[in-house]
Amino acid sequence: MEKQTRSTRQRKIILEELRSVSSHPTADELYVRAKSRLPNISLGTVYRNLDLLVQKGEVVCLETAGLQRRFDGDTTPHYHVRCRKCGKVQDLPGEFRLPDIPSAPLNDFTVTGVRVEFEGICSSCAGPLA
Amino acid sequence: MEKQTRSTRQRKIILEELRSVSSHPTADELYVRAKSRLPNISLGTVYRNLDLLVQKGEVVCLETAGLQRRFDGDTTPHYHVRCRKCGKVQDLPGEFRLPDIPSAPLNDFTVTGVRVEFEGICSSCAGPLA
DNA sequence: TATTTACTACTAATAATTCCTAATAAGGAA
DNA sequence: TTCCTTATTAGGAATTATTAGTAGTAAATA
Repeated sequence: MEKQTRSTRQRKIILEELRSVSSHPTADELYVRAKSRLPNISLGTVYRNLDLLVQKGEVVCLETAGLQRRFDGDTTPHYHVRCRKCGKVQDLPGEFRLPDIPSAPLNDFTVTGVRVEFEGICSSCAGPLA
Repeated sequence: MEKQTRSTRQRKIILEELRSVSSHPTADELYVRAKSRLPNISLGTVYRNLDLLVQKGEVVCLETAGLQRRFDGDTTPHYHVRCRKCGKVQDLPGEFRLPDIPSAPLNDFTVTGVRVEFEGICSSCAGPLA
């Protein structure tokens, strides 16, 4: 059966702090914020709870998969799919629409481009007949 | 004036190796490949040259800016812009089209989603009047 | 060929994240 | 309430990916 999830003070505070800002903070930034309310909280706890909250769908992680950079020698325009499990990246054939790029500055930003990355499951990670 | 770029054996081999595969390798994978042809090449050289090749537009780096994860407590669908210089992330207001998600499996992959991230320059990095 | 300095190999340092372990504390049962 | 089970924690050490520092090497131009 599923491992139960307990409601802890740390987890509650991390979520509250994340929801109270619109700055899309890093784990470290959240650690500092949480620490101001719970001085003994540790960075590992912040990481673990963020992972857990992402899994439960209560929080979104902005980064595309791997923390490891990948390079492509093919500079012609095309898209990529990244396997959610193993991180493998493959080119995607065919034509897809790019999102519109806003021409006027929005909020604080002048937008200059878009990055699009598809995500999926590769056949080896999908497993046989699954 | 601009610093000139010399043509080195290392750089040539790194580029050749990258162009000879379609696996979107990491710096480390390229290091191993290059090392098989140039046993004394160092990992730092691979990193430096990849950066340089990306700058010159001969190579593409798949990863979005920061290697640091950012989190968002707002799980309703919306887009983000990331500043190319400082890495700051902001929500983007308004409606934008999402790229189509291919419904049939492509190559090796079953595609399940897309990640879209706009990139731009924030006002503080753009500088006054620039 | 000589000279300049971009570039290299090597090593040490940093940054972001994960792992490890004994101690703590949710939350259900008695 | 008190006890028990075990998910979760704090704290620190370990990993992983990347960047910096440095003395020596080698492109490219004169």
